[in-house]
Amino acid sequence: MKLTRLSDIRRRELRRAAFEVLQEQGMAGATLEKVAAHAGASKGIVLHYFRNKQELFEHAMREANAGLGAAVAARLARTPDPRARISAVIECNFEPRFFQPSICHAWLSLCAEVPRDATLARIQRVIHARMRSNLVSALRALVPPEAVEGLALGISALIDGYWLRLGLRAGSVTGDDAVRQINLYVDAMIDASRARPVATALAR
Amino acid sequence: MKLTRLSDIRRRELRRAAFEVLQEQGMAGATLEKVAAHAGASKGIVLHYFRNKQELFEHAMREANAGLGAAVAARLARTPDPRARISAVIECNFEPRFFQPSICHAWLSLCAEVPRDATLARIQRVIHARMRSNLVSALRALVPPEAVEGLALGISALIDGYWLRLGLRAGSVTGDDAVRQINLYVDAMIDASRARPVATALAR
Amino acid sequence: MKLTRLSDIRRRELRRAAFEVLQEQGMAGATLEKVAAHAGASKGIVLHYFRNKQELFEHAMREANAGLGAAVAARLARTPDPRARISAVIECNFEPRFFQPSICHAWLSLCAEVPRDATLARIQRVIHARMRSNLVSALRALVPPEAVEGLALGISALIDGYWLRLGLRAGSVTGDDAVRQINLYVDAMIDASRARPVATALAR
Amino acid sequence: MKLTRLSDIRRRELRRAAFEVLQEQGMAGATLEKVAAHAGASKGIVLHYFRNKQELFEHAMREANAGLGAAVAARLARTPDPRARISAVIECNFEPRFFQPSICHAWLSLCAEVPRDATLARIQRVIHARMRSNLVSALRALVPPEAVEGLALGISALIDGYWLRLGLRAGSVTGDDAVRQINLYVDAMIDASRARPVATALAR
DNA sequence: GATGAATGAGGGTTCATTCAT
DNA sequence: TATGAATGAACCCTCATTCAT
Repeated sequence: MKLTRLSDIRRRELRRAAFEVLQEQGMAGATLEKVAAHAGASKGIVLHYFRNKQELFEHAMREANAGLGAAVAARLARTPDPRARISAVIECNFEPRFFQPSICHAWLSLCAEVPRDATLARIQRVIHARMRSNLVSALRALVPPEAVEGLALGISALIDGYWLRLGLRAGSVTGDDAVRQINLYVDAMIDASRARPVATALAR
Repeated sequence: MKLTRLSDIRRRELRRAAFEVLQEQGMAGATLEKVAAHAGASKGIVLHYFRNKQELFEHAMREANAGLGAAVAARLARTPDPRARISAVIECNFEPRFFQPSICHAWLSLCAEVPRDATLARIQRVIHARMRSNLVSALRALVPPEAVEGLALGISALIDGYWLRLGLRAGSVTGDDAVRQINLYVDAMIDASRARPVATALAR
Repeated sequence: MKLTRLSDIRRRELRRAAFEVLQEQGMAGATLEKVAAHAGASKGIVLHYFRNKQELFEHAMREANAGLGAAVAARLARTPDPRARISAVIECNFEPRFFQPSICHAWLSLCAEVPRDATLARIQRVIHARMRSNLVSALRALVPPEAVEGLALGISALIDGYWLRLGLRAGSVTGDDAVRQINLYVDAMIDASRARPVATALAR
Repeated sequence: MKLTRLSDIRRRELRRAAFEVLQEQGMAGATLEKVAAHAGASKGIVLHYFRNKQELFEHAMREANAGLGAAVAARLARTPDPRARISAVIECNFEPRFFQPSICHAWLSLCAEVPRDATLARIQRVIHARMRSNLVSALRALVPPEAVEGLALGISALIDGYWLRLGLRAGSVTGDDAVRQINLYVDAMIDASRARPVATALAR
């Protein structure tokens, strides 16, 4: 962690600037010049630190996700109870510092590039895998094995769905509403799996 | 409906070509030249029918959504039972002809433009409003009033979430899985609202 | 003059529309589409009547000048006195219906094309020749022979200079000021040529 | 004057290239590509130094006029006699290096843009103001106060008129003719104002 | 005669990227 | 390390012009 050489600082500044420009300008509007200006640097320096525009935004995506990932990890580290761990994951995703229209815009812009950027796709895959892993390990203690994967996917899809919603229209969802509704979903599914374990199993 | 003049045909061809190019090239890569070539026309004619690139893709979005909208409407027209209507809406969204990776790509690309394109935002709003309206009217007969809106939003967020998933990674979800999981969600929520009506009410 | 067939009417409408669009849009901005729209016609029809854009604006220049030419001719027809004929020419050029900023704009735009449009150059030459002829014939009776040409050129240059001025800045000159100043010039030159005939001759 | 950095040199080269291309191609024909080629540079670099085409030609106009302005200033600096100062202004405007058909063409093209380019209009206004100022200050010592402004405007209009003439037709005027005729005008007006001071006053 | 569909050339402008300093 | 000059490719868009109807 002592690796904060000058160059590392510069790189981080640029990653952040890239993500911030992305928030308000979209991928097409996020030119290297604007990113440089936003970081208070010259245009040339951006490509001194990143091989090309694509690489810059790949790093920006990692950077942007690192915060959320760290928050989840921190919460989980002090949350042993399975059900509470599910809530922890959900709540982190809707903390005010993450769940903001502009951030959702930027995230959407990056998602839209995924099909044509293998690295971006890989990053996205890692992010999803981590979330799945967190959810699955907790769900195993809460629902029958055959319901675990489906529910884990459902929860993360629902999280993404709310993020998309906020990205499409500021004010259309509040983080609290999202958290509450997703928790209701989780509880209902847990209850259902207990009340009708056979039905659930048959449904698959 | 007799308005299928030559010009209307051309416009539809171009809208579709635009959407198809969008599927594989993304918004930035979907140049007017490629769209024109894909429609077997010259570049000039595209802007003869659409004022600019933006307008073209706005119409492409409407076109792309019209099919899904019509499918939903047709199913609902012959489905009186409330619970079945919910299923109808869900199932339409995951019909094989709609729920395809490339279509999800294009949809994602358009979503990413929404924050910077007021018309696109309006179209998106209308689409969401229609879905909400369909869901809400059916849910009123199934869950307590105070749970209706939240559940309707949850269902559509979940639908969007699965679309996003497929857009991000082909093969990561099947339409059948999505339908099944969303229906489990609906059933669980209906059950929960019956089993613990007070709790649900207090939760709000 | 009975030649006003339908086609002649259309042609005149288009010439005038062309000149009017030229007034506010300049040569680059005066597209065939705008001219057509201004004349309440379709774009195609313009090139049905005029071989190409260039020809249209050549005719527009003729049309625009015809009014001034006719006004001068009419005044001269009833003005026998030489000095009065000079005044007549001057005054016509500054009649309120001709001496207007927008008309001067259009005239300037056409002048700017003269170096690259032989026909326009010829039209301009004819216009200047007619003015010279009118002035010279009157001046012969007022100043020594060797001063005639120079003064005629001076008068028309002065007229053009005031037109240019109005074209460059609306409100910078009034027609009355121009007429008065040019007449002072003419009078002063006539007086001078009488007072110092030799000096004038030597000056050449 | 030590500011001749590399960038300043480039900018000047481009301004000059722009003006030279303008001379033979007119505003519409003076494309950025031609300007770049004429300066031996790439098209991209032009817009690296000037925000857009309009700005380039605004600077070209300033550049083109700077020479004439400097020549006038230099002459005036060593010419105390009022009448001689008038002549100095006139003569500078018709020096062979300035009074050339191609230069008049370019000047005309720029004038034609003035109505639709506020900056160009401002530049033109400054140029005219400077000329007026030079003439007025000298004329105050030569003619009655009430004749000063009108005569100053007349002189500059006459200068512009001859420029226009040369722009419209190469060979139609010589600089010497123009200088002689304008000086005759000035002398005649001075004489007239002495001979008939009252008449002049009344004429206003 | 009249319309507007269709073309294709070309222009201005933007930008990622390279390179010399 | 850092700058910004320079390039060249592309893109959107405009328009004169042609043509089928």
